[in-house]
Amino acid sequence: MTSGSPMKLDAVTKPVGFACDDHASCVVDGLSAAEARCASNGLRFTPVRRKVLEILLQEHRALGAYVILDRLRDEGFGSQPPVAYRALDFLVRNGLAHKIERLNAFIACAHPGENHAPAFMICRLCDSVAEAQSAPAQGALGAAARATGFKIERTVVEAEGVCPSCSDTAASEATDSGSATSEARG
Amino acid sequence: MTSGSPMKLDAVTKPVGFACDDHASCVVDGLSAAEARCASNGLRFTPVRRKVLEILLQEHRALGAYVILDRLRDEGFGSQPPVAYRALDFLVRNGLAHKIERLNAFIACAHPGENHAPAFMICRLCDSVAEAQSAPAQGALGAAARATGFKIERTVVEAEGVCPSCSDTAASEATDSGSATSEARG
DNA sequence: GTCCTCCATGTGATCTTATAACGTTTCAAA
DNA sequence: TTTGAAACGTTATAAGATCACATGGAGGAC
Repeated sequence: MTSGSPMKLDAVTKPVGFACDDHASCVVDGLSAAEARCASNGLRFTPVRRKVLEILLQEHRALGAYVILDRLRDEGFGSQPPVAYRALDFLVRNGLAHKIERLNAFIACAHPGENHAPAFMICRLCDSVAEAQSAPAQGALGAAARATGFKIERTVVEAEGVCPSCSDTAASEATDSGSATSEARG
Repeated sequence: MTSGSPMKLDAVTKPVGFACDDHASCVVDGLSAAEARCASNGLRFTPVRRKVLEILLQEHRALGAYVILDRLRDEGFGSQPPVAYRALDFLVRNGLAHKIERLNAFIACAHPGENHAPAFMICRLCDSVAEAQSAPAQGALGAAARATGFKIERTVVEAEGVCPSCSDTAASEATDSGSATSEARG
């Protein structure tokens, strides 16, 4: 994750997660966006909720509720499951975080404030998760829904595969065929 | 589910699940398709596996592993979790069943034999689930994947909403405004 | 046929994920 | 300052999933 790619996509359509340029700003920006959002919507952005969001923002991957709970305990917050689940529920309800169903884990929203149908790309090698926009109602699923009369309220779109970084690693390892020039991967 | 709709869509693209015309045939056809598939692929379609698929085929909704396990016990099979999970794993690996991630539950595949990227429509009122085809790589998700260099290997596409049957019920209840003419829903 | 191996099954234990229930605290509006 | 809703802390337990190890049966090698 020592990227330096000059590529810069439009903020709205940019898939966020793989290769972020300035990770510190992810956390700071994410927290202030959340703060603003809660203030303008009359929501209480309490210490636990803030801390959980901060924990999520610190990684571009999904964290299980019990991992979050451990970190909360380390920070002096309550250490029982409902503490984490309630905060996560708040964040998810208000569009500040998402649940990755495939992993039973949670990730900070990369586009807070925008009304969106998120889609996720999950790397099965390094566990990183990137968020993109989806438009499931416009594709085959939408057609099927219209054909049957099903009313879509919410969609889960998650792709599992290999992220560009791991893909490069795998490719160079295959080339080197055994000699380990590239960095190790957990 | 007292359908009589004459609508008949192409077998391949037809979303299966809501309003099936002949439910007995779902089970029979599903089992024989599975049998044929296993025979031709050298897979062992053992009694437990067959029974689990039969249990799944009996409903157009997703069943939790422990519900399946209960039914297995009733039929004289082993009653420990691995019994159900192993059979489910076999069915999922071989395309005879799918896991609905959103529900942590399982459903029989409606298009066995076809190589497909399934999409599901989940009714939040009656829990019925219909399977349709998706083409996630052709939409916004595919574009995002190509843009970032992510290699999609598998996709989860699940829509949550209201099925046509429940939609009708809700509409007529709203019209009747309190008087209960339509059938009750558990 | 006998042995042997692989795969499937049975079972107990354990781990992970998630929620119910209930009392206490906080906060802001009346 | 009262009061009511929302948030929090904690205990207990439900629900989902896997580990580890012993047993059993089908099919190939000999």
